[in-house]
Amino acid sequence: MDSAEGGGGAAVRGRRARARERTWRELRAAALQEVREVGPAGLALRSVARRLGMSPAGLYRYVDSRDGLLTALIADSYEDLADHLEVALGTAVDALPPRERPDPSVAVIAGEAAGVAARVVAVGLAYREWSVSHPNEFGLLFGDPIPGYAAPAGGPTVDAMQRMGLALARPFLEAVAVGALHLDAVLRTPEVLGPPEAFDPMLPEGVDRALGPFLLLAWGRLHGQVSLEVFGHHNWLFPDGCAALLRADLERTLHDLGLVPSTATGGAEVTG
Amino acid sequence: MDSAEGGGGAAVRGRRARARERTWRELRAAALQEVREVGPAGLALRSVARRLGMSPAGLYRYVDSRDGLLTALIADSYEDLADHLEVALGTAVDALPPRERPDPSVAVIAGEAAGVAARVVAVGLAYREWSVSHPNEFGLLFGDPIPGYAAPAGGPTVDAMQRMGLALARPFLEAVAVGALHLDAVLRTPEVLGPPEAFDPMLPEGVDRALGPFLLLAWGRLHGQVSLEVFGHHNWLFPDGCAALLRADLERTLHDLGLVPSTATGGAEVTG
DNA sequence: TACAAGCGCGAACAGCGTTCACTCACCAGC
DNA sequence: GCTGGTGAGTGAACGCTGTTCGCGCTTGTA
Repeated sequence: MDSAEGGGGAAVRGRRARARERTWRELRAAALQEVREVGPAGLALRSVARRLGMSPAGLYRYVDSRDGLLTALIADSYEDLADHLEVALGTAVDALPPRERPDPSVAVIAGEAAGVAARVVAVGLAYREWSVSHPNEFGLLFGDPIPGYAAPAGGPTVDAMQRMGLALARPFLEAVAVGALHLDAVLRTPEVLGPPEAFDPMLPEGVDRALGPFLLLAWGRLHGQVSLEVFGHHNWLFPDGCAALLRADLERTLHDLGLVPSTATGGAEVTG
Repeated sequence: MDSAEGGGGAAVRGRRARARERTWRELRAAALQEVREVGPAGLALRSVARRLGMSPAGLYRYVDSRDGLLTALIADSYEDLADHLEVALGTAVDALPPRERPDPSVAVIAGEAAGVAARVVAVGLAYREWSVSHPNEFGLLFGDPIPGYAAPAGGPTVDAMQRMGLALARPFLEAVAVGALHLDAVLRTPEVLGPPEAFDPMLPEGVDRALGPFLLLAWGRLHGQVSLEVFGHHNWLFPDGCAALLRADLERTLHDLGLVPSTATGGAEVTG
C-alpha cells in the first residue's frame, strides 16, 4: 500500500535499498517490454513475474495492482517521449551519442521566424516518429484510459506529461518571446479562454493567455494525424503518405500563422 | 465458426430464424450496454451472458470470440455515429422525431460558401458531441485497436466506417462540386498524393484527387481535438472550453480555405 | 545478540475466455 | 402424423488471470 508507486523513495543508504531500486527498475523494464509485445490490454502480471524469475505475489511488494503498474509505465513512457522531443529540439543534444544528434541546421536559431517554424516542424515530426515506432506505448498514453483512474496532481504521471507538453510547446513559447507569433481574435473569446487563471498550471507568468488554447489547438491538430495513423485509420489507403501529410498539415498551420517554414527540416530523421 | 459475424444471414423464413435474429440483436444490445458501463477493456462475455439469462457457452452460437463480439459492436457504433452525423447534416432529418431535428438554418444551402462552411462546422461539432456523450464507444472505435485484428475489406466494419467517413466528407464534396473549395499546392506533392489510384476507394470518380489527403487532414484536425478531450488530456485545465476550442479550430481551418463560416451554426446542439 | 522490517514464496480464491459432450425443441421429408 | 437431422442452449471442465494471505528467511538496527 505505502509503496503505491513502487519506487524506493528512501535514500540509497543500504545495500537493500539499492537492490530494491534495481528490482523496481527491472520490473518496469520487463513490463514495458511486455507492453511493447502484447499491448497495454495484454499486459499480464504473471507474465512479467515469469520474465523476472519471480513469483506473481512478489510483484505486489513493488506495485499496488496491475493498473498501478500501468500508470508507472505511463510516466516512464511520457519521459521517453519527452526525451525524444527534446532531442529533436536540440535541447538535450549532449546527452546523446553523436550519431543520434539532430541535424544542426534545425538547432536553435531562436528569435528568427524561419528557425521557429523549422523547430515546430521538427518537434511535430519527432512526435509522430516516436508514436509510429512505439505504437503500444502510444496506446498506453493516448488510447483507452485506465477505467476509473485519474492521475494525481503531484504524481509522476502528471509531471512527465507536463515535461512532454513543455517540449512540444517550446518553439511556440520562443516565438511568443521574440514576437514572431501573433494570436488572432478567434482564440480570445471567453468561452475559449475560460477564467483568467485557467491556464496558470500550463503557461509561464507573463505569457499571453491566448497561447493556452492555441497550444491545445496545435497539439490537437498534430495528435489527430498521428493518432489516426498509429491506430490504423489513416494509412489503409496509402500507408506511406502519412509523414508527408503531417508535414503538410504542420506547414499549413505555420502558414496560417504567418510563420514560413524553413527548408532545412531534415531534423525529423533524428531518431530514425 | 460459420456464424462468424453471428447474424442470421438467411431470410426471415422460420420462426427459428426470427428468434435467432432477435437473440443476436439482444446480445449486441446487452454487450453495448456493458461497454458503455465498463469500457471495451472491461467487456466480459460471462457478464453479457448473465444479462441475457444465458449460459456463457451459449454465446458461442452467435460469436466466434470476445474479439469477434467487439468487432460487431464496432460496426454498430460506426453506424450509430454515422446516423448522428447525417442527422446533423440534415440528410436523415425525416427519420427523427421533430424535437431532435437540426436547426433548419444550417440545413442544405449547398452551393453557397457560407452554407458549406456552416455544414462543416455542424458536422464537426456533431462528431464531437457524439464522442463526448459516448466515450466508451469512442474508445471502442478509436482507442487501442484489438490486437492482431484487421478489418476484412468487405466486412460490415469497413462498410460502416466508410459510411461515417462519407458523412464527414459530404460538405467538402459539395464544396468541390460547386467550386467553393480550392486546394492549394501543399497537398499536391507526390508524397502526399501517392499513386494515382490511391484514393479510389474513398473518392467518387472525377473528383480532384487532392481532396483525398485534404479530407484525411481535416479529419485528423477534428479527431485530434475530440480524442484528446474524450480521453481526458485536453480538459484538465478548463473542462468546459473544449467545444468552443473545437469550433475555433474549425473556423480557423475554414478561414484558411477561404470559406467564411455562417453565423447560424446553432445546428451543433442537435443531438443534445 | 535480540528484534523489527521487508522481501519473496506457495497456496488459495474468484473470475475470466473457451471447449466439449450433451439435451431438447424445432423443422423438413416420408 | 411420425421421424431423423439440425441447431440453440446447458453444465462441467481446463488453463489462464489478478489478488490475498500466512509463512520463512534475509537484512538492517538497537
